[in-house]
Amino acid sequence: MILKNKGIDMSYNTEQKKAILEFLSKFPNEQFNAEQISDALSGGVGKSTVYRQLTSLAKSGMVRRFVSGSSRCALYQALGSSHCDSHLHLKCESCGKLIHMSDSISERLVAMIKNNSDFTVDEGDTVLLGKCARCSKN
Amino acid sequence: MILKNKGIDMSYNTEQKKAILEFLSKFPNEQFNAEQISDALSGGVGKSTVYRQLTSLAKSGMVRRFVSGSSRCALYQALGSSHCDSHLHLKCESCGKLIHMSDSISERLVAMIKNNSDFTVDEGDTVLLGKCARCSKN
DNA sequence: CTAGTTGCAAAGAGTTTGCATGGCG
DNA sequence: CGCCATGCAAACTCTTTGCAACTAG
Repeated sequence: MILKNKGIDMSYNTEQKKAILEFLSKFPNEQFNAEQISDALSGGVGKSTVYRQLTSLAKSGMVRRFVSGSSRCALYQALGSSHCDSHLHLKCESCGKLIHMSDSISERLVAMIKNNSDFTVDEGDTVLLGKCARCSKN
Repeated sequence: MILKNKGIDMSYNTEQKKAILEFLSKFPNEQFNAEQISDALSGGVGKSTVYRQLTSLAKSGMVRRFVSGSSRCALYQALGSSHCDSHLHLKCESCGKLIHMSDSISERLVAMIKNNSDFTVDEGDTVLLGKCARCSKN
């Protein structure tokens, strides 16, 4: 996959690419590994294609790649068209749900860390782990 | 490796285990993969042993395991004897340095997130990514 | 002694790559 | 049409496991 211009997706719009993106978008709060995606697609999209598309989609920011701690495999989740670089994310370790924090609170947290530790948090990369409200009750 | 009591390390104190821990402790701000550790130890400790010890050391909290984004391999870093469950960590994506936040500021950040998003951050697992003061200047 | 530990080699899981074929623009 | 994408299988990388020999307590 080659991007001829910085940040602009110049790739072909193949059936497989559309199928992968459509599938992930149907479950915006869940994540899947490459095999699950490959199997879920009717007709079945080859695993190598899934891996290649996922890599390029992650690069262009349409999909987020998680390298979960225990499992050895990467998980992918659709990010929609939102500007996820401007806020932090919370991920529930129980149910896997990804929560988008509001821009304003993220900003305050990042500023606080900057002041106290002289460290610039990357809002696009960072994912805070813990338990969501629902899972905390159980 | 079996821990007979919760959190108490009942394992043998073998030469290999001591060597691995000693090596990692010599570089408290750097991380290494299993192969690097195996090679670095004089005489050479078998890779399976390194993996097994690293797993158990991570479980008992003496070492932290990082699953870096790009590389496929896990990285390990000594944590000293500190109580790293009570504060968040910052990791510089440029130089790899791991910074321990103070307990008090961590507490405030966690409380803020709890209030705003009803999400309970796990301080032991979460690592915020970004750039340290030194790397920001470059 | 006896159970945990080691090291080798082989097995495994997940991901990447080479190459001929197929499809988008 | 030309170039990129696809799919298969083979190659790769990192990690785990089986097993016999070894060692800490």
